[in-house]
Amino acid sequence: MSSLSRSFYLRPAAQVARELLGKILACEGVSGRIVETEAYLGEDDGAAHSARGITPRTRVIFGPPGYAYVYFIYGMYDCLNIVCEPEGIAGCVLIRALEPLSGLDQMRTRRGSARRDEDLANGPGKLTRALGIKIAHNGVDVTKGPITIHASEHAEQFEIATSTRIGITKSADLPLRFFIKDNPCVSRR
DNA sequence: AGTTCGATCGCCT
DNA sequence: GGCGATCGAACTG
Repeated sequence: MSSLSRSFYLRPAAQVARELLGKILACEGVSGRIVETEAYLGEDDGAAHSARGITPRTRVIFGPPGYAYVYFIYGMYDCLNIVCEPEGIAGCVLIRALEPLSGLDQMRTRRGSARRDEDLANGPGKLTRALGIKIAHNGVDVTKGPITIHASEHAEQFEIATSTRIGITKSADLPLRFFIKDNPCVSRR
């Protein structure tokens, strides 16, 4: 069970976003299958945090691929992205939803009140909370750890659906959201 | 230094 | 479907 190599991420964000579907995301023994992603581009994408250049917050997005970009949003939630493209070029993939695989007890504890398995990580703020991912993980190398991504042990067949991205106002018409069709852990239809 | 607003979520009606 | 929570980053002046 080896992590995806850095070259996997050294490609356009939209392509990486599609191919991350079905992969396994893990952190400290808690893991889930990626069922929903969004690509954020470097240019011509007003919705991307990197759209207005390098700042203290966005510097990781302009760095080498295969690193985590974690940001704090709405005063409450952390969101996880994986940096793509070569160093110097912005681009990343937001992980939006997971199908819980292991450590469900810990996920449920972290998420609070008892709830259905499908609701433990079916959103970008929920999955970071379920896995214990916080702003302190900003900049970590996901080809190493503690956050890792690897291929599923079994070949899986699934259909990929595409839509516009959720919760943005700029560049809202770009079809850069990808999800596994009919999966119950996707955040929205 | 003050203001605005956001790649969200859960609770309310 | 609507809204409040909660706070830092980025922008304005």
